[in-house]
Amino acid sequence: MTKKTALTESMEDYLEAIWLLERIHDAARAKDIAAHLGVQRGTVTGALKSLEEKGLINYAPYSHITLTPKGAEIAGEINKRHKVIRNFLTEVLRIAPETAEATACRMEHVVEGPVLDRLVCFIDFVHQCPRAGNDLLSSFTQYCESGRLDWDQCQICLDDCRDRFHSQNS
Amino acid sequence: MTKKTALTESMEDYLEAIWLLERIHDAARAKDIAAHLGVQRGTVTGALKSLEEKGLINYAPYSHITLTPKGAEIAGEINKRHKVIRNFLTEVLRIAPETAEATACRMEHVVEGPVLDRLVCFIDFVHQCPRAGNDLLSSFTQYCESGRLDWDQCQICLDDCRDRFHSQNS
DNA sequence: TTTGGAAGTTTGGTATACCAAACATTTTGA
DNA sequence: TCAAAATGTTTGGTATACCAAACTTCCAAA
Repeated sequence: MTKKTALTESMEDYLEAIWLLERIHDAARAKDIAAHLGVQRGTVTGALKSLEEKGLINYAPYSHITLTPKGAEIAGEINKRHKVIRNFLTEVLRIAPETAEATACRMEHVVEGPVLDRLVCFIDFVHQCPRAGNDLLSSFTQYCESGRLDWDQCQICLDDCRDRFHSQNS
Repeated sequence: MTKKTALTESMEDYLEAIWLLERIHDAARAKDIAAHLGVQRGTVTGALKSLEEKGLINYAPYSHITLTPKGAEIAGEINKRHKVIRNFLTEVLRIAPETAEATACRMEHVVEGPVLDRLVCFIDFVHQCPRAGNDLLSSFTQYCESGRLDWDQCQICLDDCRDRFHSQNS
């Protein structure tokens, strides 16, 4: 089996950046990686050497930078984590896109395995369950703003929800 | 205003450990901090000096270790983040306690501000909204296990939910 | 074709965060 | 009370991750 030496958060960031840049051009460029991560060009060179030694990127000085299959697999997973977390933050918690994006960049290094799976499941469930859905999330948004539930509104909300379900299944 | 030099994750861990240990004994001990964080005793000494310089702990070589008011405030906030995240993971996502605890230890450094507030709000909402509640979360657990919604079950679930609400408010 | 600027690399330096092992102090029990 | 054990500190070393600035290579326009 392949070595399971966990990557540092920093190395995950480099991998993800290369993955994203590869999707725009054919190969990533050190300058763009530096710009994307907000570090100096020299710092990138060091990181690339390290990733190359780990067999995650194809790299030699002055060469094009591409991901190896192994690197692409890991980068894809990181990107998946990023997307799932961002979706949860925007779609469920209804956080502003920029805040969600910034938080996802940090959470993606920390949320994985069974917790990530549950998050995926939760997002799906909220979208599919007739007791949940967008109108429940709208109620949540209202609750956040007012700090309390409007009991009369709950009455309407519950009836709406049931009626919609019954008419869908008649 | 007080300096807002963000603490590193490592320093946050030390502060939190001292906070927890202070609650058990009157003061934290280097040995216990080391054990709690899984580092060598010598490493702790260095960290304590750093926290002392930042005015977050009362510390001199061989002295007792206590938090300053400023340190206690920050440590309390870190602990709050930890608890909120753990509660979300166990109560909403219904993750196993050990997994939730481990994940919370990592997420607490990353989830703060508006995102944390929303999480608090979401947990409250799920517990209070009559369309949500524990039985919705039980449905979620079932959904996770089976991978799909049982439409007949949804019928019952919706009716139960409405009936319970109406009888509560009659 | 050659040359100047862009891109990439190297070098020397900083800061954090850790360890192992030697050393110092404090505490405790005989 | 006074050593041994426990606890705390120091020292020297490693690894990561960054920067600034000098330097090298590459490429595209004159």
